[in-house]
Amino acid sequence: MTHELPKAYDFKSTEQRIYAMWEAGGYFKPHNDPTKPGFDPNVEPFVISIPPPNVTGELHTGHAIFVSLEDLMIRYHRMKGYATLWVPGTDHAGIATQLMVERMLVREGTSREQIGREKFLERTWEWKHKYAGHITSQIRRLGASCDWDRERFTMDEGLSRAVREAFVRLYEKGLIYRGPRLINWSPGLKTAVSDLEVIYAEEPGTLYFFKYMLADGSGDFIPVATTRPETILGDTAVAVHPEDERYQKFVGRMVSVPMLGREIPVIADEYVARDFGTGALKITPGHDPNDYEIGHRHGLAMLSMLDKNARVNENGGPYAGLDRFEARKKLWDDMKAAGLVIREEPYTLNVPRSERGGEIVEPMISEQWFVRIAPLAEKGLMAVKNGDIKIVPEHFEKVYYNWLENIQDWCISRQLWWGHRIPVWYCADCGKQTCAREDPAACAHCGSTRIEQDPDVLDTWFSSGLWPFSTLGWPEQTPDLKYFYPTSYMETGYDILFFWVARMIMSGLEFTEQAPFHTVYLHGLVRDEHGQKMSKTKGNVVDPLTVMDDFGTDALRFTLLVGSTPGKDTNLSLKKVEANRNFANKLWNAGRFVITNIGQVEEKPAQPADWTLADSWIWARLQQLIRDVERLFQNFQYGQAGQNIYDFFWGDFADWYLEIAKGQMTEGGARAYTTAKTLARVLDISLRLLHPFTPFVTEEIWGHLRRALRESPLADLTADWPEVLIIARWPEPREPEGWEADKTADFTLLQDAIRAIRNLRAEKNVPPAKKLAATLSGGAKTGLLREQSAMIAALAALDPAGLTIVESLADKPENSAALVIGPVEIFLPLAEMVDPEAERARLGKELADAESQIARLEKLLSSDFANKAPAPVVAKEREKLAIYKETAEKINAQLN
RNA sequence: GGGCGCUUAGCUCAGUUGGUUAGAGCGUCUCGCUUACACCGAGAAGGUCGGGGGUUCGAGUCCCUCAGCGCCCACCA
Repeated sequence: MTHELPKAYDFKSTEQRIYAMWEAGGYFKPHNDPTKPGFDPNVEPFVISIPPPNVTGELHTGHAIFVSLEDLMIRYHRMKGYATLWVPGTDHAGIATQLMVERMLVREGTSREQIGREKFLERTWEWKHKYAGHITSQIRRLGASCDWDRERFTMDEGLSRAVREAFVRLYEKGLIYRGPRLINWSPGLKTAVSDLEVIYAEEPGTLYFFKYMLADGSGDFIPVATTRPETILGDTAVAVHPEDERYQKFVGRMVSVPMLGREIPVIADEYVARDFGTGALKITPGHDPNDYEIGHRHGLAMLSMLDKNARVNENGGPYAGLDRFEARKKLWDDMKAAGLVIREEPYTLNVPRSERGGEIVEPMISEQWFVRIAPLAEKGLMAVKNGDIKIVPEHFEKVYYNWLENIQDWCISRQLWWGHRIPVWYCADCGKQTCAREDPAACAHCGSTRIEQDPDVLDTWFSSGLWPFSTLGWPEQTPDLKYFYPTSYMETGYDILFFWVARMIMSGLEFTEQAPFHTVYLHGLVRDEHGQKMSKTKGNVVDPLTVMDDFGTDALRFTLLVGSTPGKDTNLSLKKVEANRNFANKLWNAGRFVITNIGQVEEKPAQPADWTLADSWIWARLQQLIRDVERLFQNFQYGQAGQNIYDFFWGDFADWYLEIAKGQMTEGGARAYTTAKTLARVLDISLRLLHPFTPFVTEEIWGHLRRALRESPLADLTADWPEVLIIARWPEPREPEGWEADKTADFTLLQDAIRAIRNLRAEKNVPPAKKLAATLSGGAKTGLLREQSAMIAALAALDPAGLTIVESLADKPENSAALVIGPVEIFLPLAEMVDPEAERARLGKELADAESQIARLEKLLSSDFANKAPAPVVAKEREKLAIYKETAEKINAQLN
């Protein structure tokens, strides 16, 4: 019986069903599992840790691309027989999640402060439980073949223990310290943020010039420029360049802080640029990173003039209580009135803003926890330099080096509530710190029970940095950790190379003494179809869920995977997705065709038919494809591999072989049997190759194919097939065999001939339904033409009965249009349509083309090329020359 | 200021050990409902591969240089 399949591929009814089938079948789990009986430690594992999405996040194109890529890597290795594990999970995303819950509270008319820490955390956990399944179900929809039984969350019990362990170890090694330092303070979020979380943006602003009056009442002054006048309130010096003649006389004298009257020294420091501004620099060590350095060099006071809300504090005298921007205006106005202002100039500033909150970040001195990063960075640097870790594409290695070579200590404390609390307790009696793996009951130093835990939590990236091993059970030496760690690839976006990848490498080396993965694959950003960054304000955001609704998951995945290169941004256009939806449909219909034909095979013949030229050709092409795909996969060129498969399937298999197979099937018997077998085998392998790209449609067709074969005389073809494609064996490449080149060359010649006939027909407007008679003169290829005459006739719409094939012609047929393809001459009797003059002109043009090619090749072959180029390259050119010569000769004969 | 990337057909992009007539999808034009598919088929038009120089028998591909665009890092008040 034949299977009745719908005319168009219906992804809607397929995807969910297939995914459920995979998951229920346990195919996402490693086939060799250290937690199960029968485990074989010698089977090689392949492991990816998912970049954990924010637990309450919403699917965006960034997720879509990483899931597509990682699922491709995972499916490929699974089919290759590795014990393949993709560990899923989510990140608690400290600031992002806390902000969302705070917003919810505001809507409820309350606030984080009002309900208190304990209640707030309760509410946040509730929120987490409510939304956590949301993002993971969206990830599933993309086809992600993760082992969901191993799903982890950065704040679950095990991972929290890992965080605690990591902190304590660093603390005990003296690699963690606490102290007042100049950090980036986000007044909106009321927390410190790391350097990486600050974004600089060019914005129009003002450069303010004013007078720093000498304190001696002489009326003399130093002109100074600043972009942030309010920080005058925190000035503790004025600096000039030591060799600046204008100001040397002031060095060592005192000047008076405007409106406050505080006296501060004039110092000399080479940091000051003589040619910028006035050449004199006000020094605010409490609110500027460079001034902080200078302050340290000169032993200046570190004065803070802002509080946590970025309001002026008691050090601001009359300005205390004002917001920083109000203070700026008021102070400047007052200075103007006092005659201290020189002028204002428009000036483009680089404004530091909080990546999350968006408000202007203030450098402030604050007590924070830091990781002494230098020793960790050194190891991280080495791991890539010595090749333990390879970064793809390679040029990101330089970026990585540059960052690690200039890295600053990492501020890991955040003044948030949602996160891993810092495991340090302060003693009210002896004042010392207790850092412990388990919550202590008493001070480790004096035994006092009057201890209190540090209120801060850790930077989210601290826990993410442990992800590849914490998710496998570390610090416990679990079977998973022993077998699956280190992981294999780390696939993620280049935008988090520093945030995440570098920190995972450093943490992995520090805590497990191994690189956490051997390969880092970085993908680019997904942009809109014109290469613009997607943003809500621009309104060009593409929602992957909508795209999947409209075109199917496979179409989205294929689009993201094909036509992109490692590390390069990808433009996502719906046109492309649509085209790939069409490709899925092409697969579907080719599959239908094959399945229908399998159904027409009545019995297994005693003697199978020999392969036709087309059979040989498609098989040779397929083998070449397998080789190419393997090579491209090894080089991480997934996009090119996908393109090659697409071209093969559509261009070779569907457009040519399927059309030829129609004819072969009608011959019935052994011919039909062999043809159906070839159709099935090529389809099978194509689906296997394509499965990592478009898992749903391939699985669905493959299932139908397998069933159809099993119910047919071709059942033995499926003898070693598993029940589902997802675990079918990956096609292994083999060396090309001798016959492949010859068969391919013959077939290509026929393709050229058929195309030439079609072309001429189109030019002359011959209706497709009109079957033309033709005379073919084949020379050395006469045998080939005779053998393939039925195929040629079918594909070129010739009349098989009117087809004459000869080795050579004494006279050119009358009233015919002539085509010459190397040794083959084709005459089409288009009497009424042929204008002899136009025909001569057309042939003349073709002759000229051939002759110019001959001239080009003869020149080439008589140059140094013939001596210096490799023999096969030269041979190829000689062959071309021979064909052109033959063509030219034939055309000449016809023109005379 | 330092570093990196990009510039190929009207649009969006492939093109990785340099091989000699540069590819795809979309768009455009002409035909066609040929028993898998109109989410299709056949055919066509369209590019001096940003400019200049160099290496080489040979350069879209390697080197230098210029221009434009983009990104990252640093942050001269």
